[in-house]
Amino acid sequence: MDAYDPHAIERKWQQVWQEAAAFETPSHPETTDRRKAYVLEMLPYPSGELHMGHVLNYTLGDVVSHVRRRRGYAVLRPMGYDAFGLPAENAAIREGGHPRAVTERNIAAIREQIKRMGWSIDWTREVSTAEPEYYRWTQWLFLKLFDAGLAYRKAAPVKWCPNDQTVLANEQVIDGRCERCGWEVEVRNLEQWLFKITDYADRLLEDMSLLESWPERVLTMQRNWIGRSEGAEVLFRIEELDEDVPVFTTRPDTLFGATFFVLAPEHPLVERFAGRTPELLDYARHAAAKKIEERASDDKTGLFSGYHAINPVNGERIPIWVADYVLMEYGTGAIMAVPAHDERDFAFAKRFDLPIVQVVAPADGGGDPETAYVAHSDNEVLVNSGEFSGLPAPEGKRRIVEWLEDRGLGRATTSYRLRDWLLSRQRYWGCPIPVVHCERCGIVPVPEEELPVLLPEVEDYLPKGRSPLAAAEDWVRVSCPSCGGEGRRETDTMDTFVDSSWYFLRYTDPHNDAAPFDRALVDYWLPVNQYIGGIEHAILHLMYARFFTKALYDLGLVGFEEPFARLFNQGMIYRFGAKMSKSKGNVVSPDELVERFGADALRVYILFMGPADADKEWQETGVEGASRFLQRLWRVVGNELDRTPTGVATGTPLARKAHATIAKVSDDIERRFVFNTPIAAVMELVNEISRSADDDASRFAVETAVSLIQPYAPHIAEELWSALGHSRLWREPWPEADPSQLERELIELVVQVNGKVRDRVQVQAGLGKDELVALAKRLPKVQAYLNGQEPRAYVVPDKLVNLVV
RNA sequence: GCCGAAGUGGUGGAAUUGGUCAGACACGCCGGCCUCAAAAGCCGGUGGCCUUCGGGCCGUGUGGGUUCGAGUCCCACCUUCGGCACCA
Repeated sequence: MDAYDPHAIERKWQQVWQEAAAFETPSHPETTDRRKAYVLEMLPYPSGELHMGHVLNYTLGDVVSHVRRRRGYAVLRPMGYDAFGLPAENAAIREGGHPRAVTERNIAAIREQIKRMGWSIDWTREVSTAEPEYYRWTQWLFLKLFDAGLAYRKAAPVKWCPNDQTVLANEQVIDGRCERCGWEVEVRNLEQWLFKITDYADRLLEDMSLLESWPERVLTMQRNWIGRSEGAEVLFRIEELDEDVPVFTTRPDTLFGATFFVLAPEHPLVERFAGRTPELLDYARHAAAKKIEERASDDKTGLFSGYHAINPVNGERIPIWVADYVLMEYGTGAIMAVPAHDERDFAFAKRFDLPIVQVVAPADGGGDPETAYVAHSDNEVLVNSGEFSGLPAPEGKRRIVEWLEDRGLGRATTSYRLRDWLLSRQRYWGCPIPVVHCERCGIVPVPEEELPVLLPEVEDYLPKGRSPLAAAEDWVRVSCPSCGGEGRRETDTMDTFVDSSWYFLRYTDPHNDAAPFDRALVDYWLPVNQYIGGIEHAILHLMYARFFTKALYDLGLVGFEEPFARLFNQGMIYRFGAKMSKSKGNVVSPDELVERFGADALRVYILFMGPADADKEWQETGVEGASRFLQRLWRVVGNELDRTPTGVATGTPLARKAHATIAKVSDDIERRFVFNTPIAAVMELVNEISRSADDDASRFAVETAVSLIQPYAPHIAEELWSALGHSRLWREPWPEADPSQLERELIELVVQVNGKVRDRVQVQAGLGKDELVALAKRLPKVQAYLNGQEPRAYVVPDKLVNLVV
C-alpha cells in the first residue's frame, strides 16, 4: 500500500460524497417507518473564518450524524449562515467594504473550510439569513406577530450603545456593557419595536419540563433571567395628592414593618412632589443619569419628599423618600421599605436615621432588630403585627394578602425580571422591518404580496445614531398601503437574533417560495433531536428561539411548543490559559492544521482532547499525535492486506477485544454522549492488533477498527474500507457487538483481605458466592493474612472477594 | 452576597451503578533498535518515597465522616471558572 496521503484521499472522498449525494435527505423520507434524527449545530456568523470552536462544534455533530445514519435513521443535517447583523457589519466597516460584499466573501471562505473538513452536510438546504429568499419570510413572520399583538412599538427608556450607535436588547447588555463591543451602555428614551416575550414568561419556565435533555446550568440561567417572583401588590395612599401608589413585595408578611416608602428617581410622581420640595427634581435628574455601576454601589443616596404615605395595614403615616436604590424597571418603581428585614432598606434606614421595627422572629425566639435579619419565612412567626402576630410567617403572608384583597388594598401578584425583547436596531445590515408609517393610518404593515421589503442600497451605511436606511429617501417615501396617501417606511432593521429565531424551521423546507415552511414538514422534523452550540447563547438565542416557537405554535403555524429536545454545549478551547482570540494572538488556524496533517487528524484530535462539554487547553502536539494514530491504523490495514483472511470473527482474544470495542464505542456515543473515550478505545484495539499478528480474527478486528473510526475520520476510513474490498462505509450499518463475545469464560478474581488486594486468580466465570469465597480462602497468600480466623466475606460476582477479619 | 460547575502524574485526560493494587488512551520526557547522521518508525520505561529488587508504604484540593471497601456518597473549608446581583 502507498503511504498515507491525507490530502489526496480527502479530496477524493469529498468528491465521491458529493457525486453520490451521500448526505442529502429528502424532506419527506420515503420510508415512513424510518426513524428521523434532526441533528443541528448553531449556524456560524460569517464575520470571519471558522475557528477551533466551530471545528469542535461541527465535528461533534458530524459524529452524531454519521452514527445515526448508519443506525438507519433519516438524518437531517443542514448548514447555513447567520449573515445579517452587527458582527458582519462591523467586520465590513473595519475592512472598508460593503457589508454584503464582505459577508459574501466570508461565506465563500467558510463554505470552503466546511467542505475541507468533510462534514456530512446536506448542501441542498444551505441558507443565508441575509438573502431576500430568506428574509422575506422573516418579515412575513414579523407581521404575523405584529397582527397578533406580539410585536409593538413604544417609547421607553432603552439601552443605547454609543459605539455601535444602536439600541440593544436587555439580553445584550452584560455588566452594563455592550455584548458586542464592550462599551458602556447608556439609557435613552426612544420609540422602539419590541416583541412581547413577557407574555410567555410562565410558559418559558413551565415548558422546561417538555425538554428531553438540556444542561441544568442553561435552564438555571434562563430561570434567573426570567426572574419570576411571587408576592403581592399593595396600595399605599398619599392623601396630600389623592393618589394610591402600588408597590410590589415578595414579603407581604412584613407589611407591619414598613417604616418608610421609597420611589425610584424616574417615578412619575416625583414631579408632583416638586412643589413642596423643589430640590427633588435636581436630585432625581442626577440620580437617573448615573451610570449603572455607580447606582449599584453601596452608598445609597436619597432625599425626603416632604410627603407621607399611609401603611394600609396599620394606618401609620410613613415618610416618602426618593432614592436611587429603587429601580423604575422592576416591580412598580416604588417600594415599601422594611428595614428590619431587608438589607438594602436597613442600610438606608441606618444612613438616614429612620425607624426600624422587627415584625418577624424565629419561632424559637431571637432575631436582632439592630441587624437586617433577613427573614426566610419557613420557621418563623410574625411579631408586632397586630391581629396577625403569632402566626407562622407563610400563613401570615396568606392572611395579610387576603385581608388586603377584602378591602381592595392589594392582591396577590407575580413579578418578572424579564423585559420585552427590544428588536429594532438603528443599523444598516439587517432585515428591514416591513411597515409603513402613515400620518392618517398609523403603523401599516406592508402587504404580504409586496414582501420582501428589500434592503436598499445606500452610499453611507456607517452607524450615525439613526438608521442609515433613513438616507435612502426614494426608498423611504412610499404610498400608504392602506389609504394610498403619503407614507414613510420604517427605517430600523431587526436584531440578528430575529433571523436566527426560526432558521431551524426553514431548513426543513428551504426553497419554499409560498410560505416560510410547510407545516407538515416542520411537524415531521421538529423538534430538533440534538442541538449543539456554545454556552454563550444560553439566554439570548435559546430563549428567543423558544419564544418564537411558542408564538408560532399559538398562531397555528407549527405543531410543537419547544424547538430543541436535547441541547448540548461544547466547551471552550483555551490556549496559553485564555480563550483563543485574535486580540490575544493565541489563535490556532484550522486551515494550517488541515494543511499539515489533514482534516481527519484535526477531527480526531479535537474530540480526543477531552470531554466535549468541558473547557480544555489546546496542546500544540495534539494533532500530530492524532495523525500518528491514523498512520498506525493505515499500517495495520496494510499489514492485514498482506495476509490471507481467515473469516474468523469470534472466539479469539482479538475477536473479543473487537466486540468489546464495538460495545464501548456505541455506548459512549449513543447513551453517554461522550466522544473522547471512543477514540481511546479504538486506539487500544489498533495497538492490540499490532501486537497479535497471528490472531485468526485479525481481519475482523481491522475492519471493526476502520468501521468504528469512520464517524471521526471519514476520509481515511472510507479509503481503508475500499482497500479491504468493500464500498460505501458511510452507508454500512453500524456494527453490533456479539453479546456472547463480551462474556469471558475466565475472569480474574481479585481477592482482598481487609480491603487490601492480596492475590488475584483466574477462575471460571459465573461461579456462586460461596464457591468464590471458598476458593479465595484456600489461596496461600490469603491464608497468610487470615491467621486462621474465620472472615466475613463480601463478594462482587465475577470480580472481587473481600475477606474481613 | 446568591446559584451552578469543577479541582486526579510533567501535560490533556480515564475510571459508566461505591468494588480488580487509581492513572486507560495520548502528549512530553528517558533508554534502546534502525541510520554514516538525522528525521520518521519500532521496542521498552515513566505518580511519589523506601527497597535486601521479593516487595513495602504513601497518593485523586484540605480536614472530618459513612462503609468490609470512597476519586466516586455525606459534612465543613480552600481554590478556580461560569451565571445572576440594590429585582423589593
